[in-house]
Formats: sequence, C-alpha cells, structure tokens
Amino acid sequence: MENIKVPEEFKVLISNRDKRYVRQCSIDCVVFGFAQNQMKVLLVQWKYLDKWTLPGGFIHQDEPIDQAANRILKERTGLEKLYLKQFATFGDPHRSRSKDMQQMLDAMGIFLPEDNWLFERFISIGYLALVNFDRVTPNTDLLSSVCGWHNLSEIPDLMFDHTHIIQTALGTLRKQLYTEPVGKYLLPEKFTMPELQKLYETILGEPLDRRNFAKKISSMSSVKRLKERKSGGAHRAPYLYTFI
Amino acid sequence: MENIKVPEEFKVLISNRDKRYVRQCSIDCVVFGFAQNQMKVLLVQWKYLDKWTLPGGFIHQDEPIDQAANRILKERTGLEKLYLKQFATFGDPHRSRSKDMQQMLDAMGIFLPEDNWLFERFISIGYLALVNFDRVTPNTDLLSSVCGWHNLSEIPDLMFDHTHIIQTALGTLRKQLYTEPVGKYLLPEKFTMPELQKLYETILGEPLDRRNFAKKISSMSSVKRLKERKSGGAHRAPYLYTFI
DNA sequence: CTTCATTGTGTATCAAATACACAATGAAGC
DNA sequence: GCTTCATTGTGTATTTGATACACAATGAAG
Repeated sequence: MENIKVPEEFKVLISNRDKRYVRQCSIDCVVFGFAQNQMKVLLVQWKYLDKWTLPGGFIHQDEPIDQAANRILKERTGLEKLYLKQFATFGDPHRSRSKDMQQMLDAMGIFLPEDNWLFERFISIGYLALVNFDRVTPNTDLLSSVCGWHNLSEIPDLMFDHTHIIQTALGTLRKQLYTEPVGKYLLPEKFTMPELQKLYETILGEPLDRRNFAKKISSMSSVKRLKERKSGGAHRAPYLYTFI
Repeated sequence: MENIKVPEEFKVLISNRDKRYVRQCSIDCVVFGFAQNQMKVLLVQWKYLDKWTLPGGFIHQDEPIDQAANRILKERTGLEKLYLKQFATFGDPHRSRSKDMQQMLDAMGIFLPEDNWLFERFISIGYLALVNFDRVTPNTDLLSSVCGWHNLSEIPDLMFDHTHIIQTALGTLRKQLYTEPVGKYLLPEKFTMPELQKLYETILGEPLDRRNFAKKISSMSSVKRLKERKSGGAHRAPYLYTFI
C-alpha cells in the first residue's frame, strides 16, 4: 500500500462535490446472477484498499431514481435492460461509516477536511437486479480495481452496511420467488426443469421435491415446454423450457 | 387570499435552510385509521392555501430514518408507539412539483430566489402507519391550518405526488392483509368478528364470506376469543376478540 | 310472545400442497 | 450389443386449505 500515485483527477473529483448529484442520497445495487449452481453477487473492489462494496453511485439532479440505478448498472454490467426493482431504503446515520471512508482516502493519500461532502451522511436506496450471468461484462471504473462475481455464500468483508443490504435483498428475493418469474432473468433463454429447480433450491436454501416442483412450474402460464431436449449430458435428456 | 400576514419567523425558517436536516430527502407518512366503517387517511392542510398534503417532514442529520418518521408522527398524532413501516421511496425529479410550492409561497406572500432549498428536488421515503383512530389527536403546526382525517374514498386534491403515494401504500396494505395483524393496530383492543370482517372488506374493497372469514381468523394463533360478548346492539350479542 | 335481523356453527366440495413409486431414457462399461 | 445406473418423465393417494352454502340460537323491538 506504500508509494501510491493517485491521479490528480481523482482528487479533484473527490474534493469538489459534483453539483450534478442529489445530496446525501446514493444508490446501492444488489446484482444477483446464477452460475455453477451458485447464486452470485456482483461486487466492486476499491483501488488502494482491500475492501469491497456493492456497485453503487449517485443520482443526477434531473434523473429519476430508477433511471439512475439503470445507468449505474449499465456502466458495471454492460446491460441496458435488466430486472431492476427498488426494495428498501437504508438510512441509519452511521451506515456509511466514515471510518471506512477515511481508511479508503488515507490509502489513496488524500486528506480532506471534516466537512467534505464525502463525510456527509448518505441515505441509500437499495435496488435488486437479476441478470443472466453469461451476458454480464463486469467493468471497473476510475476508482475501482476489480468488479466481479462472488458466491453469495462466500461474500468477503464489505464496507459500510452492505452485508446487511445483501441480506435484505435476499429476503426480498425469497418472498418474490413464486410471484415473479425469477428464472426468466437469471437463466438463459432455454433451460431445463432440473436447472430451474436447482435455482429455486439455491435461493431458498432447501431441497424441493422434483415431481411437485415440476407440477407447480407447469401450472404457471408463463413457462412453456419446448419440443427440444437438451442432449449431451449423461443420462436421459431433459426437455428444454422457456418463458413466454 | 389577500392581505395575509405571514409571521416573520416563518419567513426565516423557509428562507434559511436548517442545516440540522438531511438535504434533498424527506419523509411522507400515510397514516391509516378505521372508523365509521371507513378507511381514513390523515391529511394536513397548509396555511394560506386550499391544498392538502400527507403529513411529512425532514430528517435530522444524526437521526435514523425510522426514528424521524416516528418523531414526525408523534407531533401529528400524539402517539409514541404505532405500527410504522417504510414501504417505498419516491424519487421522480418532478415529484415535488415546484409549481405547487411556488403557489404556496405566493399565497403566503413569500418570494424566494430560484436557488432556494425549497425548490430543490426532494427524494421522499414513504412510511405506512396504522393507528387506532380513537387514540389520535391530530395536531397542526406553524405552517398547517388543519390536520385531520379524510375518508380514503374521498381524498381531496393533494399537492405533489401524494395521491400516488397513498395508492402505493394502499397496495402494500392489501398485500400484507393476511400476513400482518392489521386489526391489532387499526381496531380497539377488544373487537367483534363482524367489526374485523368489515375492516378487511373495506381494505380489500370486496365482500367476504362471514363463515369462512371467521374460520380463517380463528386459525390465526394471534387472535383469541374472550368470554365476554358485546351487548347493547340490537340482535344477538357477538363475542369479543383480542390480539395476544 | 312473535318477529326479524344478526350471530354462531357445521358440512360438502373443490383446489392446491404434499408424499411417494415406477417406467423411460441414454451414456458408460463390459 | 447388452447390462448398468444415475437421471428424467409421469401418476396417484393423502392431506390441507379455500370456497360454497344452510340452519339453529340470540336478543331487542314491536
């Protein structure tokens, strides 16, 4: 961590608050993906610091908050359209933990007065996103060194209250499991029933009966079985399904 | 509306933003009550203006948002403890409609520069409250002339996006009807089954079968039938129930 | 003491959730 | 080619909950 050179433009960006943004408000996104039979969450690692956070950002003064969340995620994932819903707003006065922020700035060799906008309290609007893992191209930005997927079961130490935000998002997702077509967003266009079941089991954290699950899903009008089967694997080839 | 005398203290309050408050963030509360077989919503009428709004306010810099909502409602209802839950955050850039604000200030004879904080965009966190109608003492404050109950079915013209906020709150309440003990908060401590049923029918906007409703409610472990009956009314005296 | 609107209760039926078993498939190994 | 075996596809019995519906009990009003 010694001998860091922080580009001058970072310092300017950080020292002078950009007036285009709504004050004391931020957005944090919990982006869920599904791959290798695991739920994945997109995380960002900050430059000059070991710690991670959720992808997030600020809101332009003339921008609806949903649109801000879309813009932030387009930068991070490359995706224009994704399942994205506000799920809760986090407003504990100590949630942004200026200690974390201080540590980050120290690491970057930046020293700011106590009244700098970065030390202000932020109220953050939480957004839940579901994406097709394979379509995402995680992108870093000026201030982040890594942007990538982590297994939901192996989330590293996060800054601020982001662990809590992920837990709340997961709770929301579980509640919505049978009312929203989550498979439509998390799986590829064509998928098998065992794949869909594994997704549900992973989100719920409990095994489901194979036959009853198929029955329940088949009764949903939005799921259609195709004529095709998925060949290639060992054993009997399962049918492919798709969301209409 | 002519010849209005706005106290000097109002002007000071409005012209100089109070730095104790979080910027560009506000709280709006949808307070539901139940009386005379009607759902009621608490509304505030502003001085020098015909229009109404939801009771709301700002967040102290050192205050959790839930606590801010509690404080705001304590001032308006006199109640310390009530059912209160965040249900959505409203962040359309035009939601605060500066035209409404301008009209209000004009009516008060106050003229502010365009960059005054009151013309800033506000992101508002919506809170849903359930209260026992009889225990509420609606209070006005410096800027409001009336604070009182309105039938949900006869809401007057509201400023900003508050009609939309009420609709969203009602949708949330309907979804929670069978998972949250709403009767516990909306009805007096002891109530009859017909009263509880009428509450549910009013919230849902549809009639329910008397016998099936009683069966369903009786299966909830949180509702207990008392030995007492409610006498006084004509016809057979119904049993009293209570939430444990 | 009759009337009548209202309350309390029970039962038949239908739909959904759950528990559970056996036949069909298809790659792998002999 | 035939057997093996993990996996997929399907069906049925049972339980639970939701819905539809009917009749007896109550208690004030007349």
